[in-house]
Amino acid sequence: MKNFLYSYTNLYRPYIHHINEILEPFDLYAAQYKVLHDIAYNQPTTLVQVSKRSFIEKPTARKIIKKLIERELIQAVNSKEDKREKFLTLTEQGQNQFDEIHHRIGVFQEKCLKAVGVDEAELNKAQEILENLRSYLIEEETE
Amino acid sequence: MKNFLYSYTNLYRPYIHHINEILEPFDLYAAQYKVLHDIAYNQPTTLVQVSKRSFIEKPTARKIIKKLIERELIQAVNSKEDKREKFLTLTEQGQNQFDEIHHRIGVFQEKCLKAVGVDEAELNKAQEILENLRSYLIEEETE
DNA sequence: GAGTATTAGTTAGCAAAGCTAACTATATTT
DNA sequence: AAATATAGTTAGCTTTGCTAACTAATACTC
Repeated sequence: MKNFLYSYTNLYRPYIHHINEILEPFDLYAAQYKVLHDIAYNQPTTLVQVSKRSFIEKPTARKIIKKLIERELIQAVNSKEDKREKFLTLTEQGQNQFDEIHHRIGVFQEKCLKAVGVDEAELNKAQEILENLRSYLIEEETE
Repeated sequence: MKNFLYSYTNLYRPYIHHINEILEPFDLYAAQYKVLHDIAYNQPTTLVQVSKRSFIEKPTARKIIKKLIERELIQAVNSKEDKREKFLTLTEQGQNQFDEIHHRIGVFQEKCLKAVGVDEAELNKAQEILENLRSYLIEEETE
């Protein structure tokens, strides 16, 4: 009972494997879905904002965003105030696909948590730890 | 307070970012360290075993193992009983480097957990949830 | 014991996801 | 007006991942 972060990383690959199975019929990868999720919950938003929230560099964000635009899941419209910016939003198709995937992942999560038989309060506490760790690591970064 | 797996993935990139900073002076990447860690705790072991535990495919495992051998952090010796197998162990240098990195990551973890101010019992419980989730996802796979 | 199936490791080839460095074009600050 | 900062882009690279298909050795089956 010592290495929390080891247990944390050790879950990652099996988890991603299952997520990719869910995403496969939608022809999406985990990182692409992550960005789609970010835009869905923060629209209208911009490339730089996505990049910061997702903790990926701008060129990486761009590649993924470009692919999502090609797939017509999101769209980019030029800002009027600041001509450098482009606002990203989900297309109707993008919103529908996102809703469907989001639902399936929700079902998957429920199945997992039920199988593992985790107590509601403990789960919330665990989630809180993960969120606090993220906040700490992010503020560390911008110091 | 609902989406546990979202909070889980949302921590991943900031976490990896910090880990890569720790690994940089050792000229290692996160995935390489993960495999080194796996071998350190399971030596002597084989490529296929690493592949299964790490939940990566054999060619991926091979690439990483190859690099670790080139760096002289691990070594491979042919098995006597089963001529197909090669047993992987850490070299002396590999063990030293691993110990040093492992220690630094331990310090980093302590710093994070202290900053976040998490209760010992709650942390253990959270870790248990992560471990149980992994077990569940893995047995799901081999059904 | 011959023939078949499985397993360990390898190779080739591909794509996604990440990075840094350096650029353009706007905004902002001094 | 000039200097600085910011949004987005481009080029080019590496790592990490995959599948398909192979060889050689072992294990299974009849």
